[in-house]
Order: sequence, then C-alpha cells, then structure tokens
Amino acid sequence: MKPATDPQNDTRKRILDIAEELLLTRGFNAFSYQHISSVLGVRNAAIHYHFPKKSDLGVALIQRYHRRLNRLAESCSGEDMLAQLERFFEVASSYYEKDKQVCPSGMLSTEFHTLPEDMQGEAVVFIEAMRLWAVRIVSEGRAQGVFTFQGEPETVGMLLFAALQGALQLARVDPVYLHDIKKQLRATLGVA
Amino acid sequence: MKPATDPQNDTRKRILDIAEELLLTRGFNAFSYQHISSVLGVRNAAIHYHFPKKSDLGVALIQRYHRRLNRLAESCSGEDMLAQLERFFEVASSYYEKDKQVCPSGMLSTEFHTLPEDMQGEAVVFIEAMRLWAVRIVSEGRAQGVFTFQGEPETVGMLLFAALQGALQLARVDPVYLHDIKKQLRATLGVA
DNA sequence: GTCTATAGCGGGATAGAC
DNA sequence: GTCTATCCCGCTATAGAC
Repeated sequence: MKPATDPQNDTRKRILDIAEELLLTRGFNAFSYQHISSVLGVRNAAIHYHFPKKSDLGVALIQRYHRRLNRLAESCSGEDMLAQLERFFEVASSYYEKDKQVCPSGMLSTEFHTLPEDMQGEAVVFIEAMRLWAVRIVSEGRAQGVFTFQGEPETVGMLLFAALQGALQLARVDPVYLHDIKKQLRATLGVA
Repeated sequence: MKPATDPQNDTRKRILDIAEELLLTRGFNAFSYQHISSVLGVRNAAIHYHFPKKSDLGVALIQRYHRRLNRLAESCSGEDMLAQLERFFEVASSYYEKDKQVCPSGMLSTEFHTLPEDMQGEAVVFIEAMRLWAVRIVSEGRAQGVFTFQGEPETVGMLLFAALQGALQLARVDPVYLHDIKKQLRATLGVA
C-alpha cells in the first residue's frame, strides 16, 4: 500500500492531469510540452524526463482512461440497468462540464490518422472496451425487460456510444445537443 | 455563364480540393501549406497568393461545404422521405469511402477550441444548417407516416446527425460502425 | 501568378551541469 | 529530478524579382 502522497510520482501524475485537460480540449496535435510546463511551473526538459517522447505521454494517458473505464464499469455492475445507463450519461456530462471537453474516444478517433503508431494501438483497444461497455448495458437492460427498442442490442449499444460522442462535440457549438440527445436516447430505449 | 475550364480560378479550385482532402483526413491543425504545394507541384508562396492566411483557406472550405449542403438538400427535396434519408446516409458513406474521411462537422467541432475566430463563426452556421436538414427529413417523414419513433422529431434529427458523425469517426478504428449504425438508425425510425 | 529567399516563431528532443 | 542551453526541424507569412 502506497502512502496518500507519493513524492516520487507526484510530478508524473500532475503532468498526466494537465495533459489530459489539454488533450480533451485542444487535441493531441494542438498541445505542447510548453503548455504543460508553464502550468506546472517547471521547465520543458523536466517533462521529457518523465515522458521522453510525446507519444509516451499519449500512451500513458490512454492507458489511464482504460483503467478508469474498467474500474467504473465494474463498480456499477451491481446497480440496476437504469442506473447504469445514467452512469454512462454522467461520464459524458462530466467531460462537457469541464471546459467543454470531448470524450477521449472522440478526440482519438478524429485525430487517428495523425497519431503515432503506439498511440493508435492503445486507442483501438480502449475504444473497443468503450463499445463493449455500452453494448453490455443495453443488452442486459433488454434481457431484464427494462429497455425496449427496435433492432439488436449490439447495434443499439453502438448507437448509444456514437451518438454521445457526437453530441459532446456538437455541444461546443450549441449546448442543447447534449441534453436533447440524452433525452432522445432514453426515449429510444423505451424508458421514461 | 463561365467556360467549363476557367484558367483564372483553376489553381484556386485545386487548392481547395487538396485542402479539403487534408482537412477531413488529418484535421486543420495537422496539415500545412507544404502538404498542398507539394501535391499541386508549386511553391509555398503560390498558395499564399490565393489564400493569404490559413484561416482564409479554412473559411473558404467551410463556405463551400455550406453551399454544397444547400444545393444537395434542395435538389432532393422533391423525393420521397425514404430516399431523402438514404441521401443523408450517402453523404456520410461517401466521406468514409474516400480515405476514411470524417464529416466536416465532426472535424470542425472537435477542433473547435483551436480554430481561428473567423472559422469558428463559419463553422457554427454550417453545423446549424446540417442540423436543420436532419430535423427536416425526420420531421416531414413522420408527418407523412413514413417514419415512426419514440420522442420528438427535433431530437431524433439531432440523434441522426450526431450518431452518424460519431460513426464516421469510430469507423476509422472499426469499419463495422458505419454500416451498423445506419442499420440501427433505420430501425429506430421504424423503416425496414 | 509563380518564383526564390528569408524572416520569425514554436515545436520536440538531447547533453550535461547541479 | 530539475535546470540551462542548444540543436534542428517544420510551420506561417512576407518581400521582391520575374
């Protein structure tokens, strides 16, 4: 068990936190080590000590998203399916409320062609995990009779995932998208 | 009436065509005047003659998308609503088939925070026009009894728009998204 | 309308002192 | 683990010849 404050990894964690904010607001190509170091109050080279190449930082960010996703999906697996759907929505909403961020999958897939190869590999498996979470919620929800809809659980899960990703991006232009699409997804799933 | 080949504007048009390809594959921040000039076989400065600032090029691209959208939406306004829905799908599919491009609204909204101000303004009105087209199709389709669904036409139109935008992006990671989400959207609209 | 040449900046990355 | 200093690159943009 590690202590609550770990001096060894404190800087590394703060770099990741700042980089995450920059990734989800500006994108991977549009932020620099200078942005991080100026916020952190250190010099450029200090960031390179923790993450020699920028793609190392990118890979670490995606892996952290992936671990968080696994933890969240597992932690709410005992709740009823309506609550789990709202958890899924809350993930999206929490991004928007923090400086109109988009979701990681939306930024990574949009920038995909310009990402370093090691980041592309991590992005693929992370996005696949997101899809599986959405499909599981929809699938179990229908099996329990909580959701009713036209079509297959697999494709409805993908619709849920893709629509929220699009909604988060379009919310930057008009905030109405996020609320209205969540509402419509509930209607499409036959709840409320 | 202009001649079929207009030497005056030929270079300008070819710049726009190459820039469009680059915008929808790499994004606005990730392509440069060098990319365009090397493909075109001219020098960097020649591009600056036609578009002094990069944001001038970006604004011209968005305005061209907007004009195309207006033309397309008007040209198929006489068709039956099922055909108009397929036209909407075809726009998305044609982007994907050309080097896995995303739709302009998806790229512009994702990069929104980093775009020059004049491009942001053009992006807002273009994206609003896209939304209105989607809502019109869904709205008229239900009025004619062709579509049946839970919820309001306005929010279903937004779902249609946002889901296809997300699907095009996610299709870069797994091509199954585009086909499956089109299929699910048809099911959600109660057709087939 | 396109060229050469260059200014000027910001980016990622490294070497070596402390 | 952070610093200073520096390299090299690619980018936007401009000046002036042709």
